[in-house]
Amino acid sequence: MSASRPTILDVASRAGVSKSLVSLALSGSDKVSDASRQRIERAAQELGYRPNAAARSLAAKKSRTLGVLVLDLHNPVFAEILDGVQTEVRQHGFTTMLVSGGDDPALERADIDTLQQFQIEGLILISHRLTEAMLREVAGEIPTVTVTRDDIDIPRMDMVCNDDVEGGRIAVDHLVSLGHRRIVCLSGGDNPVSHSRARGYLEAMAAHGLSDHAQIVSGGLTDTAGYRAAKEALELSPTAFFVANDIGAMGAIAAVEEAGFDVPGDISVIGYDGIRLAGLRSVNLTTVAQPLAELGRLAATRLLERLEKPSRPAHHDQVSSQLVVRGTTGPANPSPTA
Amino acid sequence: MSASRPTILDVASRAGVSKSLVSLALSGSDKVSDASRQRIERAAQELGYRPNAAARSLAAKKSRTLGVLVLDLHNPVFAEILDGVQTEVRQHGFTTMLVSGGDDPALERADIDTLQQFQIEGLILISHRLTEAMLREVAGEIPTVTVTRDDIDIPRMDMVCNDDVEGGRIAVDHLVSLGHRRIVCLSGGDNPVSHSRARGYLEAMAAHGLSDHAQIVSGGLTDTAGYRAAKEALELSPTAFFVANDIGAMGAIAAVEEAGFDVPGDISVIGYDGIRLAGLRSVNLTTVAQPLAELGRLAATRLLERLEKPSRPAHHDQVSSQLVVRGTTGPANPSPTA
DNA sequence: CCCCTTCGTTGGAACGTTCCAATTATTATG
DNA sequence: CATAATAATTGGAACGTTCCAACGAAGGGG
Repeated sequence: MSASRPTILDVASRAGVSKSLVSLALSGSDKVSDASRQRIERAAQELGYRPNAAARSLAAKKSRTLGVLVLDLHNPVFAEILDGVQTEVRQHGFTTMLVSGGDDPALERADIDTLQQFQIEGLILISHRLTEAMLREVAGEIPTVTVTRDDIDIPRMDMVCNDDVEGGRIAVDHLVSLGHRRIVCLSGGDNPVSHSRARGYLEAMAAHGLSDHAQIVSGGLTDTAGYRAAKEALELSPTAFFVANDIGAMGAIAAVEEAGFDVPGDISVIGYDGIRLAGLRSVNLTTVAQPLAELGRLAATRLLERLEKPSRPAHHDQVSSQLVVRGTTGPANPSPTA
Repeated sequence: MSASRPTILDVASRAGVSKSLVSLALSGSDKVSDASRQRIERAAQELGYRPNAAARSLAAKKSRTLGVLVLDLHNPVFAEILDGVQTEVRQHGFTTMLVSGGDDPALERADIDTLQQFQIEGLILISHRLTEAMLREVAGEIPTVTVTRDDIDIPRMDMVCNDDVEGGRIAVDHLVSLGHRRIVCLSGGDNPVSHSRARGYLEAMAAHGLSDHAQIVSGGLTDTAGYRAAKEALELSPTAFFVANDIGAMGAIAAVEEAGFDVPGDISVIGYDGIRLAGLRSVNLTTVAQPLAELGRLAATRLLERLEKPSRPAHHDQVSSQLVVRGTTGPANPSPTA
C-alpha cells in the first residue's frame, strides 16, 4: 500500500546518509566512498526507487531528453529512420520523446509545444509539414535538426537529408535505360522532398532530351494518394511511373493493375525510399533507396554535437541514394494501352 | 537576448498581477476577473510563455501524461491502433509519451522505467513481450491497460483485445468453405496473440474434422519471419496458409511466389489484422480484420476511467474481427505442387 | 603537535509550478 | 451606513531533485 513512490529522502534515510550523498552516488560521482555507495545502491534497490524526472529536470535545468517529431507513423520509412535515431541517442544516455503529429501544420506546431513543455533539450524533425516561419520560430527556441528537407537555410539549424534531386535523376536514368520515354512523375505533393525529387526528374528528362514528355501529376505521400495520382496519370498513356515514395508506389501499382495493366509488362513503376517492406518478393518494388537508418543516426549525431557547442554554424549533410532494381521495372512496352 | 524561457513570474509581472493569479487564469479557473484574464493571456502571448511541464507535474503531483509502449513501430498495425489511442487521449487533455521498445523484455522493461520517471499517470501496453512477472510488477505500480493480450489475469489491470480464437476460426472456416483441407498455420511465434490465433485454428480444424491435417509452423510477426515460415511450410504441400498477421502474410506470399506457385491459384493465403496497406489492390490480401482504431480508443477509455476510479475491478474487453475477402484466397487446387 | 590539504559528507537554496489559507476589494442586505 | 457575504487576489509552502558552499575527519608535512 505504498502511499506513494519513494523519493531520494527515503533512500537517504534507509541508507543512513543525506539526500545529497544519494544524489551524488546515483549520478555516479567519484567522491563517494565505496561503503556509502553500496549502502545507497542497496537501499535504492530495495525500495524500488526511481528518480523523478520532473524534479530532476527542474533542478538540473536539463532534461537529457530529445524530442522527435515524425510525419506519419503509418509509413514504415519513419520507423526505419527512427531506428537510427534511437540507437545513437541511447548510446549517449539521452531519452527520446516521440510524437506523431497531426495532419496539419498547426497541430504539428502544437505537438512541438508539448515537447517543449517537457523541457526537451533538442528536437529532431522528421517531417516537412511546418511552414518556414514556424520552423524559424522553433529553431530559434531550441536546437533543432531537420531530416528530409533541404529547402531552408536557418542559422543554427542542422539539416540532414538525402540528395533527392540526384535520386530523381537516378530513377529517370534507370527508366530511360530500359527504353522508356513517356515517363510520368507522380509527385508527393507540395512539400520540399517531393519538389526535389520532381526537380531531379525534370532535370534528367531534359538531359535525355525528353522534356516534351515530362509530366508531373501531383499526389501525396500515402498509399491512397499514390493510387489516385496513378489513376489520373493513366490518362497520359505513360510507359512508366516514377513515384515519389515507396508506399505511394505501392498504391500506384494497385491502380495500374486495377486498370488491367501489367507491371512491369505494360507499365514500369519505380519508387523512392527503400523501405524493407518493398523488398518483399510479393511487392518487389524497384526503388531509389535512401540509407534510412544512417539518416537517423546522423541526425542524432548532429543534434548531440550541437548540444555540446550550441553556436556552431549549421551543418548540412547530404547522403546519397542507391538504385535498387527489382521486379517492377522492365523494358518499355511501345504500346501499353493496346 | 532571452536568457532563458519566460516563467510564470515573468508573465505575472508583465500583467501586473501575482503568479498565483496567472496560474489560476491559465488553468481556466472561473474565479479570475475578465479584465485580469485578458491581461494575463496577452502577456503570456507576448512573451511566448510555455508552462514548464516538469514544474507543473512536480507541484501538482500529476503529469496529465500517459505512456504508450508499442511492440514494433515497423508494423503499421500499431500505427493504426495508436490512431485510436491518440484521438481519445487528446480529447481528455492528456498527452501521450510513446516509446517503441527494444527487442527483448529487459529493454522493454527499461523503457517502461523511463516512462515512469516522467511520472506518467497511466500506461498503455500495445505489446506482449513482457514476462508475466514484469507485467505484474508494472501493473502494481501504475494503472495499466494491455492491448492485444488476454492471457493473464492481474487484479487492477484492464485488458482490451481482439477475440483471437474466434478470429482463427473465422480464417479456417473461410478456407474450408473454399474447399481447402491441407491448411497450414504459420504462427507468429511464442506469444499470447499467436497462441490464441493458433488455438482458433486448431479448434476450427477439429470442428471440420480436419485435425489430421492441422499443422503449425512457428515463425514470428515480421515480414521476414512470415517469409521463412512459409518457405519451410511449403514442404508440407499445403493448399492454404493461415498466417498470424498481415505483414507476415505478405512475407509468406513472397515465399510462395518465389517457389513458383500462384496465389491464390495454387495456394491461398489469409492474414490477420486488417492493416490498410493490405487492402491495396497490389497486395489485395484476404484477412481477418480487427477494428484497430477501436481497439486503441477502447484502451484509452479504460485507462482514463481507471484514473478516475483506481480501485475498479479489472475490465476485460474483447472485440470481434471480421472476415475481409480479397484476392489472396480462392478455391482449393487439388494438387498445387503439380 | 599544529596547520594544511584532501576526502567524504552535509544542509540549504534553487528550479517553476500548484494549491491553500489568508487577505483585500466589491457587492448585497437589513 | 454598517455588516455580512461574496468575488478577486495574494503570499508562502510544497513538490523531488541538483548544485554549491561549507563542514568534520583523516592524513601528511613541518
